[in-house]
Amino acid sequence: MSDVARLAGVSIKTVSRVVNDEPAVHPDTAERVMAAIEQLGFRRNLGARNLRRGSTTGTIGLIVEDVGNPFYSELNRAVERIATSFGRQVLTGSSEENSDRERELVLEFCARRVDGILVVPAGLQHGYLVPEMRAGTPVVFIDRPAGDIVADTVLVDNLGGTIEAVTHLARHGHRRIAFLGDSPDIFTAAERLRGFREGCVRNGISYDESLVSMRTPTPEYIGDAVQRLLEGPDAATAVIAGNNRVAVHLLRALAHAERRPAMVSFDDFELADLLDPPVTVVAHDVSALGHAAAELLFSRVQGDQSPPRKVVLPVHLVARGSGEVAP
Amino acid sequence: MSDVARLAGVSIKTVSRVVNDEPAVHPDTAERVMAAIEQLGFRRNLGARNLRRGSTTGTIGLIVEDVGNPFYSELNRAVERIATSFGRQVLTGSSEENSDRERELVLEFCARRVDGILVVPAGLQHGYLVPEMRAGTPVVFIDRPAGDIVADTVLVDNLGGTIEAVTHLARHGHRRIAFLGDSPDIFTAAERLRGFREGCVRNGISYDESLVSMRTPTPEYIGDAVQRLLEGPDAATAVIAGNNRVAVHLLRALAHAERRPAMVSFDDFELADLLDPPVTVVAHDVSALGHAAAELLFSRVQGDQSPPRKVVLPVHLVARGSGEVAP
DNA sequence: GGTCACTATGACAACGTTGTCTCCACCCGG
DNA sequence: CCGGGTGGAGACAACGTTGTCATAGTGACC
Repeated sequence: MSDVARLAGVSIKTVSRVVNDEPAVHPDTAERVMAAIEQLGFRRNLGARNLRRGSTTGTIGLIVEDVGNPFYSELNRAVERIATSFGRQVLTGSSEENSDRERELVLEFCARRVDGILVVPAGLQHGYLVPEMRAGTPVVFIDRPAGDIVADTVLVDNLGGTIEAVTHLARHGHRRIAFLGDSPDIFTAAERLRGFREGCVRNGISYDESLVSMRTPTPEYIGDAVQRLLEGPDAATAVIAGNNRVAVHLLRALAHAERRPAMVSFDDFELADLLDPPVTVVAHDVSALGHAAAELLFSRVQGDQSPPRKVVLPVHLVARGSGEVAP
Repeated sequence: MSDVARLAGVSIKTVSRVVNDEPAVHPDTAERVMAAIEQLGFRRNLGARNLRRGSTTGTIGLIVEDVGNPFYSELNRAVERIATSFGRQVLTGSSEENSDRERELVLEFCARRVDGILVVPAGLQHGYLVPEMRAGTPVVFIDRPAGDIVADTVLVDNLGGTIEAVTHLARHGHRRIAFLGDSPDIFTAAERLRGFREGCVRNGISYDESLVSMRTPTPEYIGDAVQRLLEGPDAATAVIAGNNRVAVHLLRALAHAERRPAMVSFDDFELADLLDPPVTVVAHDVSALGHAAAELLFSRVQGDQSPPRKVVLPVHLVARGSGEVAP
């Protein structure tokens, strides 16, 4: 900036005035300054500006499990859209379902003085966030609640959705329904399992633990589970996939199976409607999730001090075929 | 920081020493300072630190068409992985295939003094980048080259891949092959069309313009194209989808068609192997694309001044079924 | 006991901006 | 001709850090 000032023959303050469109600069002076800026390729340093003005940095942080997972990338997109409408930019990070990494990312974002943080938490302990939140960094939890603090949270109706899935299958005659979930440490996985139990109860199906498998989904694990649960005289006739990752692995494992069970997936995914049979899913609006969370975050950024809110978004079953086959 | 200093009864410089793990601080003093930091929830302001040290900000910018598109989110993930290994964080933005938005994002990233920028360019004019690059912000173009400047670029072999697709279909007896591409303003779309022509020539197929359609893919446009190209006496017996978006819309349009043409998609996509028939694709390693681009960027960040490089990554045809049906 | 090396600490300036205050020149009305 | 208002511009401090240099204290050695 001082280079620009020297070249234009003015003080740096005048350059500052020009780049900030402040009035009270003579048009001729402004033009000289602009020319100097152009010539030198000057670009104002936003970091210094924010420091001096004590203003916000114009950034928010978003932490998900994996930005490459279509579910989270859709979330990312929705968040970005709102952030842009508020003139903010988005720092993203993948926690890889690792609570240490989550913590590291959050604290680094705080050190960068982001205006707020959206997080799909990996861990269950969020005490480390208390000083940051007290210091004025709003945090909104997405898809899973905070572990041991009260904070703004936006969830989907995991319980209701899974109950609906069980009911749907029961209505089509299934009594032996398997549930393949993710690691029970994950809130949504545990909650959906709870919904599965509750669904069994409500439909007069005896809950059979041997039909349940809860692990981080890998092709191997899902393949084994399929073998175990879907073969033999007492095999399950239907299966619920606890999330989109499980569903994809499950579909691959079932591709060459002789008998295909009825299937419902929690989470919709691209091309589910084009498979054979098309996959019945419990769908929820991921964009709406990101949208709601980001809107909530920005209301906090703008000073909303009301008590922490908990928003639960609805889900709905989309019957496409795979869930409507008879036992 | 001065609050911490006051509470611990030391100077701010000593606090600085403690948070930077500098030696020559008495253990007792350090402990007092740490306690004060803990009590006040102090977190060092990275912006101020970077300003003072004149060091890099520890961030890079990534601009793609749409962070929600699985193709770009996989790229995002690969970039993030490299960035993390270099201790950097990633600012992301979606250009929405709009060159003004691209420019806006780039310039804002520059104002934030990112250490480097990775961009899938939307526009064809990048003169605006010259001052920024001269000022020391390295830029690497991904998937598409820069419009009117020379710069580091990482591409995939669009030409070769499409030639291979045509050859594959020709080898299975197809002579009337349709090509459904994206808008010809997009480099990859134009290049793949060029590959299509070249592939026709090499396989002794007369290039028939009426079998080509180049537009931004929407369900309507693809549906119309399917009607036009795949029906009637002179219909195409095979079709090449110019990218993953086109492929998805095409599959949906074909789902209820009576005669299904042979099909090859440029770009692999999730579940392509589970469709009926499984979709033959020209696959390329999106992670490798992000990886190579990020590695190149960081070599520039670390001072590599060699002439701009152009990297072209190989593609390979994955025969799964849809491309092997006879006319 | 004086010099020396070394440890632990602080004062101060500077990074690139911008807010505040001040200053000067000019114009207007009386 | 003077007082007051206004438009245009600069000097200076401050944002929260850290690099540089200075200083005071402590042993150790000859």
